[in-house]
Amino acid sequence: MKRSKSAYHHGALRAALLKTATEIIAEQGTENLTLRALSQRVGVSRSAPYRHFSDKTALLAAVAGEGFKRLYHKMQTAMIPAEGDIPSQFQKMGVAYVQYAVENPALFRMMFSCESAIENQQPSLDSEGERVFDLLVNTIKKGQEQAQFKPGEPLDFAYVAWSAVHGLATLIVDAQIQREFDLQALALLTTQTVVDGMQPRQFKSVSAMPMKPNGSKL
Amino acid sequence: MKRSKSAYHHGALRAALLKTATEIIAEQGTENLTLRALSQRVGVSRSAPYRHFSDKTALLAAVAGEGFKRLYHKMQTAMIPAEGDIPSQFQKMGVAYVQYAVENPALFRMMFSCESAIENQQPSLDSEGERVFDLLVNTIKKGQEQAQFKPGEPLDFAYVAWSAVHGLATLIVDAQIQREFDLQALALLTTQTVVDGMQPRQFKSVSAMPMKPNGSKL
DNA sequence: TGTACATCAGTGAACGCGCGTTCACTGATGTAC
DNA sequence: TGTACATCAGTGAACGCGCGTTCACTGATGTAC
Repeated sequence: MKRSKSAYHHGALRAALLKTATEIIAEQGTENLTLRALSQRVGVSRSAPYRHFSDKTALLAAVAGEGFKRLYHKMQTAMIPAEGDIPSQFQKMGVAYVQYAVENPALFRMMFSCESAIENQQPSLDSEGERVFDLLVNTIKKGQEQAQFKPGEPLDFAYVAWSAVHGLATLIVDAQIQREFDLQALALLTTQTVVDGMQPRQFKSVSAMPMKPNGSKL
Repeated sequence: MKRSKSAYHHGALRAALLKTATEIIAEQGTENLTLRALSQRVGVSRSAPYRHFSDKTALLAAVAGEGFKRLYHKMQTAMIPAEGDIPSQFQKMGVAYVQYAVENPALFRMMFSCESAIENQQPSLDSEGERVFDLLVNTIKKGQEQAQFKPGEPLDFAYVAWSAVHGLATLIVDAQIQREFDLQALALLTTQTVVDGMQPRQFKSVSAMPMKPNGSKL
């Protein structure tokens, strides 16, 4: 931020590496991200990243951590302003989850494939992911207190709901569901179906949601 | 099968490569499968596989194709003997899907991460995967004809149901859901919730399924 | 305010490895006559 | 039944590449006095 020339000291190399790595992942996929290309794009020598990350895995873990933070923020932002009942807040969060995956497919894939290999050395990554999950659990608890969700272990229902949106996101990201499909409507139907399945009888919405195969993308 | 010594001609090298590749993937993950190690384990020279597969990608595609065939078979086997109504057949298929992933985690992951990169050169892979999906669609159609599922586009509901079981499978395989959890019960709750969400009001089961955190694995 | 020095964040050349793949070859098989 | 020959399925040595990482170094920064 200070000087621009004589940039022997970059000043914010760590942040620049994370940002550029995220870009390359978005453009070319995680499997095509190399430290060499990353360094070059940032305009720094091959070995400079090692001042900030012990190895490539550590860098990827940091990128994934950022990804979880942004996912959490997106979900919370989507939920908070939702006037109305808990179930519709719940649905908004789910749709936001799918949206995030659609907007950041390669990053989303990396965040979850990476973690198993990384979580040991980067326990903070775990907690970033857990914040997202806790959001689900707490919303379910609230819904149960207000009798808008049927009773049962909140943790279990949270896994069910997570499975539904995570599955949809994964299928889209892995090109099993074509992007020409009306993903917005599909995300709504998915979350609606789960919410229906979680509601006590008297609240259940009966009408099937109509969908058109073409239409707005997420 | 004929002679055992003087094995200059292996006789069934293609099949042996597929089988051993599947083993190595299960043991060490797809990212650690090398053609060299594969050849060595089969007891054949480095270049022998190129008599049967144009390159490594083609071999992986063939392995994935076998994986989809076995998945299809497992789901069909689980469904057919199910006495009772369509929804419970539907649920059995879903549980079988999750079970398959739990039993073949690395293969399952590869089958879906691989496909987007491969489907062009291996259109048969696509159709193997489609058979699984068609099984879902057809079961939903049958259920709707018997008024056990509510009306709506079967394709859409199939995506919803697929998302739920695929998500659960993926989360388990990526170690987001610990294997100590009662996966059997979780798979049942997940499929049950989706079925509930798809049923017209009068069929909906109301009681939440009780779960214990320890218990039978899948 | 000026100087000495420890510390920090970069450089750039090189190492070493593992991998997919190619190529000229050779041994076995099956078929025509 | 025996022989000639095309074809097929293997061999093994080597190529070439890209990558993560290391190491001795050097330029800049900030602090003690």
